[in-house]
Amino acid sequence: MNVTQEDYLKSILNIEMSGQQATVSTLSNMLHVKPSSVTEMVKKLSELDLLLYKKYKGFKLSPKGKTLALKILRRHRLWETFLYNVLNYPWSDLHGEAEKFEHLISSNMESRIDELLNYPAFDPHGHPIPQKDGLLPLNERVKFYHVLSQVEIGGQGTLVQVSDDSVSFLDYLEQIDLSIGDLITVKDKRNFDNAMEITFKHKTLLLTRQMADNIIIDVQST
Amino acid sequence: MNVTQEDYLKSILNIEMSGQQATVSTLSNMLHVKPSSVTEMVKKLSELDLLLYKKYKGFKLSPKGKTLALKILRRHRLWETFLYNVLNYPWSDLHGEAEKFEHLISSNMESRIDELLNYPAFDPHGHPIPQKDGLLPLNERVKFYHVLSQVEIGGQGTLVQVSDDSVSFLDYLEQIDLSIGDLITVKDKRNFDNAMEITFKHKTLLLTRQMADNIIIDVQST
DNA sequence: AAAATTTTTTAGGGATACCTAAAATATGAA
DNA sequence: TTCATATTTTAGGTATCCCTAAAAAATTTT
Repeated sequence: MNVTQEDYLKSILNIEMSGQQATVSTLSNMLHVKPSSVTEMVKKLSELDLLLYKKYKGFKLSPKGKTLALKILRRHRLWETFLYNVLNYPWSDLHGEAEKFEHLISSNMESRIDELLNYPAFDPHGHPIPQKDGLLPLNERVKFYHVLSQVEIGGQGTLVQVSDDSVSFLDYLEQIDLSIGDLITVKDKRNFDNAMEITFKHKTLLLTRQMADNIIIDVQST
Repeated sequence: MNVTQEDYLKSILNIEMSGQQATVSTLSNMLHVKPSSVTEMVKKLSELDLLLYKKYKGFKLSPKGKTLALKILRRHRLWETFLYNVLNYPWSDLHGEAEKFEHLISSNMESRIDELLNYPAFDPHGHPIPQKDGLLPLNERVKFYHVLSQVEIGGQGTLVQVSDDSVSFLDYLEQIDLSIGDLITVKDKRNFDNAMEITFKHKTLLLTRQMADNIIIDVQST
């Protein structure tokens, strides 16, 4: 296993967790690599028994591959939590630093960090951290979770999750002091550009559709 | 700069700090690499202005190379200190883990760790940690430091430093509970194999010459 | 100065990851 | 079902890095 291969596994897990079927073209777009390069790597990973692959018929993570991908995701999210809680990193820097380190963390180190952080279930963005057995902790309130862009005018809830990979987005949120746990109210929606107006902490804010798509709130949690 | 190149710089710094002149053959032995590979890399590093090099005449770190090598050494020792103080790693695992991470630590992370550890001057093995300006902190008692193998019968002092790269050696010291700060007394020396007998914490121990060469004590510190 | 040693050059290799272009295959619309 | 389109695979090539073995050159020792 090297860094590139681990990145492929992570991306495939990512696609599968969103309920989609991973294809050569989705990976090609996601990793900014030509389709033929993807095919080549998919073959290699299936030879390593990390993917189940039938020519022309598609591929998916094997049990072994899924276990490994979840382990990498676990290390990524544990490391983000460590950077945030212990080293006081800002939100926007977490993802990039974790991308580098997730590949280097040994099982031993993983356990020690887990212990230091007191076995966290969620990372600083509100994403669940896969546990040692590979299971994702489920918040019992998950049934009240809504993507902010889908919430109607007047709806409100507490911020529980933000997507972690756009640096400028996270920078912006941190700058305006919007954090996990804040109460958000949808004040207005505009057909133009699908923008929406929200309030939180007595502040009013206009969010683009893109932003609202990457924010999850827990409704009726007041 | 990649990992291999950084390892070359570190080794050269290592040799120079011990007062020797780095040569192709010393590096070749140290890195378990053929002399021609060393020459190739030395040429590359000198093109990067990290080494001053004249064919057949030898080479040494340039100011720029020395700064970089000290930065890597700083990160290595800071990371060891972090693993020991924060993650409770045993002595013997520190070096190996630090070898991996020293290449990934950014300036930002370096500062944060430095702060977390409260700006340490020495690592868990007692080695000085190069400071941000590249200077090595000097213990004012350094004039009382002696390599244990050179100490005469009856001499005693506190343990201040152990070499950090033999896993089994460190494992052994930890197992018998010999730690930095312990008072050591030389009880006997044997011509045979240059072994020496010491006592500490009411225990008696026979050390090989190799071991005693890698232990530094501060004499008359009682 | 000849011999021994060390360093450098030459020539070529393996691994990895990526690319392009062309061929093969699958899919979906008419 | 056939044809056009889109996707996937094959084939062969590039670049980077670091490696080795053997020959050549320089330096040091005797």
